[in-house]
Amino acid sequence: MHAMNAGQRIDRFQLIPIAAKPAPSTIEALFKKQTLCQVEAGATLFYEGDSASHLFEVVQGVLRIFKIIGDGRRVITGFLYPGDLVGVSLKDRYLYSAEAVTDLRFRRFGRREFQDAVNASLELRPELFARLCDEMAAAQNQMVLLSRKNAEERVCSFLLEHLRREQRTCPNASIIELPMTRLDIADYLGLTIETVSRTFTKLMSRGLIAPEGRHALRVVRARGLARLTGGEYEDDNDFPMRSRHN
Amino acid sequence: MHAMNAGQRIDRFQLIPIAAKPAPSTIEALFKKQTLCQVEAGATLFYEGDSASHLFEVVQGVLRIFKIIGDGRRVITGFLYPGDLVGVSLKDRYLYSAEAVTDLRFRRFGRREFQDAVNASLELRPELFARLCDEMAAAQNQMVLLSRKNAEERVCSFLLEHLRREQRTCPNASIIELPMTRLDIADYLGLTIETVSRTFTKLMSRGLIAPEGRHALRVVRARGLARLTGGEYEDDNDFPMRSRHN
DNA sequence: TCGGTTTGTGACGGTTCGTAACAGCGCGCA
DNA sequence: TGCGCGCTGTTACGAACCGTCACAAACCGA
Repeated sequence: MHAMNAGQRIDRFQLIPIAAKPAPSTIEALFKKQTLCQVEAGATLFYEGDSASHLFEVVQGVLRIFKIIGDGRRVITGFLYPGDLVGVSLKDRYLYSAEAVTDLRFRRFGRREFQDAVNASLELRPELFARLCDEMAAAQNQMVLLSRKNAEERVCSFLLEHLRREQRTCPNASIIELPMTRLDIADYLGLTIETVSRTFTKLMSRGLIAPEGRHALRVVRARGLARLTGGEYEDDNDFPMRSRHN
Repeated sequence: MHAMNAGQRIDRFQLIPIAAKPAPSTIEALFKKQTLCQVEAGATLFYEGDSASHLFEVVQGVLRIFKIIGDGRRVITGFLYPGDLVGVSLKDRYLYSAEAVTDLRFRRFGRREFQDAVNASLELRPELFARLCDEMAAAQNQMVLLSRKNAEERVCSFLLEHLRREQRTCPNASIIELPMTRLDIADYLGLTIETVSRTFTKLMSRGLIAPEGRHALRVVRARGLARLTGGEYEDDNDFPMRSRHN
C-alpha cells in the first residue's frame, strides 16, 4: 500500500475575525455567527474515535473524511466542499477522521449548542433532516459504486459527480478542479492510484476528457462519460429505474 | 449475472388485529399502535423511486433493501430485522426497494403522521436521530468492507455481524440463521455466489464454522473469524483505532 | 416422485493489483 | 539561475484474486 501524507494534528486554529450577522434562519446562517477558522492543507480536524465535541461547516477549500482499518488500508468516505456540514450524523464519537485536502476555511459549532439551536427552531430541523438524507443517499450510491462498478465506471461516476458540482454554481462549466491527489481519488473509489491513472489516460485517449493543468481537467463529452457510469446520470432518455414510481 | 426471484408487488396487505396500547414513549411503542401486516417471502414492500408514503417497522422476519443499476446488477444495501425501521432517511421518494426475505410481519406508519408525532415529542426525536446515526455508521462500515476488504474478510465480517445480532438476544449463542440465499449474501458483500460458496467451504475446512442445516451455521471459533475480518471486531486486545481518542 | 431452484466445485480467464522504473513538477539551496 | 532532491503521477509487466462458465449435487415445493 502507498504512503500518505500524515497531517499534523492542530490544537489551536488560526482565528479570523468576522462581522456579526442577523438572526439565523437556516443552518448556514446559524454557522455564520461562528468564528471562521483556517488550517493548511494536510491538517487534521479530528480523528475517528475522538470525542465528538464539534460540528464543522466547510467555508472554503476541500476536506476529506476517511476511515482506516487494521493494516493501514484507507477508505475515503467522502470529500466535502464549501457549504457542506461535517459530523452531523454522530452520537458521541466521530465515525471517521477529517483532514484538509487544500488550505481550508471552516466554522465550528459545539455539538450541544448546535443541538439546542436545532431543537429550538422549527426551520432548522427539517433542513438538518434533509442534509442527513442527502448524506445517506450519497452513502448508498457509493455502496453501489464500490460493490458493482468496474474501474472505468467508478472513475466516470466520480468525474460526473464533480462536473455536477461545478455546474451547480456555473451551469455550463466543463472544467473540473481535482485538488486531491490520485491516492485520494483511489482511496475514494476503492482502486489503486495506478488504476486511476490508467483509466484517466484511457478516457483522455478516447477524447472524453482533456488535461487542464495539473489538478484540473476538461470534460469534453459529458454525455459520453454518462454512458460509461453504469447506471446513473442519464438525463433525458427514459430510465427503467425512474419510470416505475406509481 | 444471475437471475433473481422477482417478488410480486403487494397492494393489499393481510391485516392482523392487534390490541391497543398505552401512550407511546419510544418509537417502538409508537409503532405498536399501528396495524400489524403480513406478507410472504419474496413480496415487495416498495420500489426505489416510489413516492415515500410510509415508514415501516419490521416485527418478525427479515427484509432486504437494495438498489439495481442499469443492466440488472443488484446491490443489497442492508438486511433488516425485527425492531429495525425502514425508510427513516428519506425525503419524498424511497432510496431503495424493499423485499421480504422470509415471511414477514411489519407495521406501517404514514410519513406525515410519523413526522408530526416525532415533532410533538421530546423523547422521540433523540431516538430517531440515534437510529439515523446507527444507519449512517452501518453504511460507512459497509463502504469500508466493499472498498478494501477481500472475499474472506467480507464473509467473516458478515458472519460476525450476524453472530453479534444473535448474541444481543442470546448472549452466548453460536448458531446463526441465514435465511437469505447465497445470491443475497453475494449481492450484499459485493461478490458472486461462487465466491461466497467457496469462502464458506474454506472457513469450514479450517474449522472456524460448521454447517447447521441448510440455512444456518455454527460459529466454532469466533475469535478466529474476528482475526480474519481485517479490522474490526477485536474485543479485548489493544486496537490502534481505539487507543487514539483523546 | 419429479422438475426447478439453489448450492457446491472445478477449470479457466480477465480485471485489477503490486512492484518497479521513469518522467514531470516544485522547492530549496548553492 | 542552475542544480539536485523529493513528491506525485505515468506506464509496463507479471501475479493474484475473483468472476465467468460449466456441471453435478442437494434441496424444496408441487
